[in-house]
Amino acid sequence: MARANDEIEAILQEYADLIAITGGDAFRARSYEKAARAIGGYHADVATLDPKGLREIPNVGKSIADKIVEYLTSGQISAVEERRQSVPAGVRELITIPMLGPKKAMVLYEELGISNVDQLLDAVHEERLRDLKGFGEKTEANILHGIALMQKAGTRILLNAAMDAAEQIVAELSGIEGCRKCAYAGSLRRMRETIGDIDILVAADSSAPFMDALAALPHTAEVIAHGAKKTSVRTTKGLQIDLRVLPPDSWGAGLQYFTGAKAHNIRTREIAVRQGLKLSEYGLFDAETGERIVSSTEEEIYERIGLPWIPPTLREDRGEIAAALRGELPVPVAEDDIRGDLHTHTDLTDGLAPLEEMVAAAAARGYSYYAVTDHAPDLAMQRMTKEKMLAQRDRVRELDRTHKGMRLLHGTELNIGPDGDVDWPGDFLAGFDICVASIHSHFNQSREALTRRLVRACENPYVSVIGHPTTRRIGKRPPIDADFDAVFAACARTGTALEINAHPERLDLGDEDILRAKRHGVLFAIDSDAHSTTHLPYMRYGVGTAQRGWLTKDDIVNTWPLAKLRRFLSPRA
DNA sequence: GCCGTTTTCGGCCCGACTGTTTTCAGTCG
Repeated sequence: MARANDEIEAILQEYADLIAITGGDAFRARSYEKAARAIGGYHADVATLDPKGLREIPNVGKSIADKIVEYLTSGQISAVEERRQSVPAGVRELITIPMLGPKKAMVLYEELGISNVDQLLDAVHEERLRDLKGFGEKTEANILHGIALMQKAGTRILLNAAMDAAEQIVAELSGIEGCRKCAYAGSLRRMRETIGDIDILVAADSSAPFMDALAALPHTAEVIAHGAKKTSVRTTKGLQIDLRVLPPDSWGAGLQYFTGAKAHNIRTREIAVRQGLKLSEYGLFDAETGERIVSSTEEEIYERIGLPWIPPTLREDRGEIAAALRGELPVPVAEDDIRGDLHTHTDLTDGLAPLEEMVAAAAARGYSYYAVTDHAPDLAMQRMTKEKMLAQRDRVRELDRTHKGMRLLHGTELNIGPDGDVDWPGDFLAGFDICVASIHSHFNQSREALTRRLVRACENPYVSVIGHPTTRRIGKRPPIDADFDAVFAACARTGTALEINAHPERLDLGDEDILRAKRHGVLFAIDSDAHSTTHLPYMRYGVGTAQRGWLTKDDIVNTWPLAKLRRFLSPRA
């Protein structure tokens, strides 16, 4: 079940946007933003809290606690409803365009009556923006670029949002009588970084109860198709969900067919055809007699056409079939292989939870080590100092060994400056157990400068991991334009690991870059970059991305035992 | 609207970049 926290976070964020757009007190808007973020990352479900409990959430006072109670009891907040009257929904959509904030959006609405992205596009093409105060030709070009970026992500949604929705539906349908099996398939099962629609499969003798249940789910806004074998709906958030109900003995064939990718399926069917067989979502058949040979499990189907079972995350027609035929299919890293998280934050910088809570949540995940890596001072907004860092280190040392079986590492996330320098000199860096170094600004340097910058960071003997290497944010910011082959070569040469940042909005490195980097012989670290206890489980998306990059546990330093990891982390001569 | 080893008012992360201006507003991280 999705937590009420997510809905409340969304509506408070909307309220903050509405305040900003209508020119309200900026600090008040920020208060709602901060509260929204704190609630989204809060460990407890707000629906279970009384008003007193609500006010224990950071940045939630009386006024916001009252609004949360109002929402939980009535499903809406009157103050938000009132503000919605004065700002069309499309104006709020405008501020999701990079480079367009609340002030410019309101000017566009008040001066030109623009209240959605299409109207904005028209106005840009008619060059009507450049006459507005504070706008110009460059602004028009930037807006076009921002819209293109948004539309490239299109209607696809982030992996975690799709996963939450799918798991909720699978749980609902699994509880219906007659359900023999239920699972999600499609690009979600392959852990693609964005998801266009969700494919749900059910094995049952009778389909009607499942079709009806899907159409009746609270988040279903529209039923696109409603049949005996397939039902498609669109949720209130615009996400399409396709449900297929299969005869139980076709389960394996259906799962294989609907997991794809398309190109992978075409190849498997070609192999079947060459053996006088026919493969469909109902089974593997003799092409001549039509007799069904196997159909109940994926393993049987792959085996019968001469292949080992291929993990879903590899089914992209990127050479997995040839590798399988040669017996060289990798055993992809699994979430169970991960022994610890090497990049996490606390409320000492921009995290939401105190050190103690983050550590306890990490221990509950069964990690055998856990690194705390708050931001260093060059990210000025975090106001870090040596003194604060050393005080945190003392606290980390005290907490070490208090959770059975888990050791703590004290680290930092350094900022890679425009020239490739990092926050502190070597003598201070030497005191950390681990240094992650990442780019956080100056994304538009030349390709040469960006490449040199990353290579210099790799060459710093104290830097063990390059964090979110391309700095992309899916649907929001493109990757930086560096010569990544040169960077990967530098990582391999210097023994610096590349991060696979597991945050669903980053997934950075992405699968294709991982494949390239691996050819250079690079090592990797899969990290949650958690800013809240609720982000620690994002690890699964990093693992999925690593699998898509064909990585095995040996490639990933945080699957290693602590002693081996420590040797890797120690400064290079 | 929230918060407090500076506590019931008066601050609120702070600096840089961009594109627009001709000294600055808006946006971002």
